[in-house]
Amino acid sequence: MRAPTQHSITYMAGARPHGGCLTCKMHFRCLPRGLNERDTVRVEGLLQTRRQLKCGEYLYQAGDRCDTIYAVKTGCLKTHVCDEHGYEQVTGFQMAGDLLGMDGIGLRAHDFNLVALEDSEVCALPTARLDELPPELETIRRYLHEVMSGYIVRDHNAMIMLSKMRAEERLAAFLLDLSRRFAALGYSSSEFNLRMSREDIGSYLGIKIETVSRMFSQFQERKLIDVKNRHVCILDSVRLQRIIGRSLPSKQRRVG
Amino acid sequence: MRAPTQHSITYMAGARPHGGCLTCKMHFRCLPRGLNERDTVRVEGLLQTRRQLKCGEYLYQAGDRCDTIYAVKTGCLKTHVCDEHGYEQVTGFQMAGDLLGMDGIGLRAHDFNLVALEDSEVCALPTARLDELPPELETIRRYLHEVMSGYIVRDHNAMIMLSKMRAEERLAAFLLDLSRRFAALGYSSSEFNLRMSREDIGSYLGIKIETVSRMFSQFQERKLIDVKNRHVCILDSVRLQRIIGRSLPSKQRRVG
DNA sequence: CGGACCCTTGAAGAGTTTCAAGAGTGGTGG
DNA sequence: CCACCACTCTTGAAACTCTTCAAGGGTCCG
Repeated sequence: MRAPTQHSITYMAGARPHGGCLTCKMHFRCLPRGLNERDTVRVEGLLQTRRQLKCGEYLYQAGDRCDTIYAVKTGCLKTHVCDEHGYEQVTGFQMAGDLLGMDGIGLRAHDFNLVALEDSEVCALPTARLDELPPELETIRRYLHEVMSGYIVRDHNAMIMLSKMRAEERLAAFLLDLSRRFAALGYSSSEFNLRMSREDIGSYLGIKIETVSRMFSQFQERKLIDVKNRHVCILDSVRLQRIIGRSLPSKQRRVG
Repeated sequence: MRAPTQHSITYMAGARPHGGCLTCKMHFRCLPRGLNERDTVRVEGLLQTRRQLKCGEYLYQAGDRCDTIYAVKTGCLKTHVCDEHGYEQVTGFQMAGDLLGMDGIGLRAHDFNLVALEDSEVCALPTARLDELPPELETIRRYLHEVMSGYIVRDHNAMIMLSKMRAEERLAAFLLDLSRRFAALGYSSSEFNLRMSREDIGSYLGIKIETVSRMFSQFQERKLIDVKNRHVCILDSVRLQRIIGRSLPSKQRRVG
């Protein structure tokens, strides 16, 4: 199920990438909305290069110096972290248009590992160059703030999932999230290939691989999805959606 | 167990706070390390005012406009979020020196709710004023980046806890974290009052209130802690520490 | 003193993990 | 091209952990 690299262009380190942000189908996700053409070209000038990653290759690992922000151009990656006790967990999956590497801006060293789940291509922006931004490109810096706080929001949703949902709900939420993300990239929302293993899914959802497998089978039996290996068809997104929230107590206790 | 407000000064909105950051015992946590006296005063000039919060009072709620960053001066608060399905969860507890309100910088609206667990006092910095910062105070803006990425790291640790630890480990990790934080503030690391209810703890740890209670009792029986209502003594932090990591499989599967 | 609220405890039950075995898949080399 | 191997995934049964339900005790405050 390892998708072949879509582009096989390679660049020398430091070389200006071919056809820049303006021609990239993902620029509407990497760059702030409403950035004019002239400024887009200027941002592009800050970009160091693209980088090709083979499936399984690390873009960076926890502890590496953090001096670059990345944008996924093609492919799919996962982030995973390890705590001081040796517990390890997948914290997210990144696809085209997602920005990466902001976890260590403060620390100057990365907090987590970033590895390609299939052959991928990323654009690199050295953080040092952010300081070169002229005042009129303040938008860019502000945009990075936005993306970072978006991370926080996304992590909070993940925390709720990990804390409150049952296995069934977790997998349903996961599939629907993927579906939405594929749709946002212009792909089919009802049929797609999983780039990650059951083990990765389990780690991300906080359940064991056997449970992931059982839930897939159960969904298939209930005709909610059709799944064969890593190929998934969403057959009934409405009922899938309805699964989420089922374990809520009827008399909901508010924590506030 | 509701601690009385330590200072009962009140300020009119917009008034310059009494004795500013320089005299505040927490400035070493709110402000970047190594900020000189002159610059500290300049930052102080950006501060709008302090704000008093009664126990149970909200500083802001999800959806509120996000235009201010806060620093906790005294007291304790909790953040809690609600997802689209109605699930709700406490995502963290904030004490003196912690910075708050950065969750919504990108969104211009807050993602979560912030409520005082005891009478508290916070300093407010309108985000609009951040743009007034002269270039030589770039440190400040960078510091906010750091704090934000610190949030991400902290959330990831919380995710590992929610995903991989058993109830016993969660409570142990929680108590040790509190202990460390109190120590960092100059208070006793072995004896402190919990500001939050069992319900809050359970929500934060992703376990039910009954389980929290059982674990407290169990720890007490094993002479790891001494607990009476919300007063906690850590009797054996070494063994408490050793609880964490117990449920790791001996042959550790690496996700990478 | 009474009531509200928070906390504790027990017993039964649900959900997930663990352990174990086996099937399917993809890659390699004869 | 097939056999073989490593790896991933699936499935079942038993064990375990946590939750649910229920009841009662404690504490604080009017």
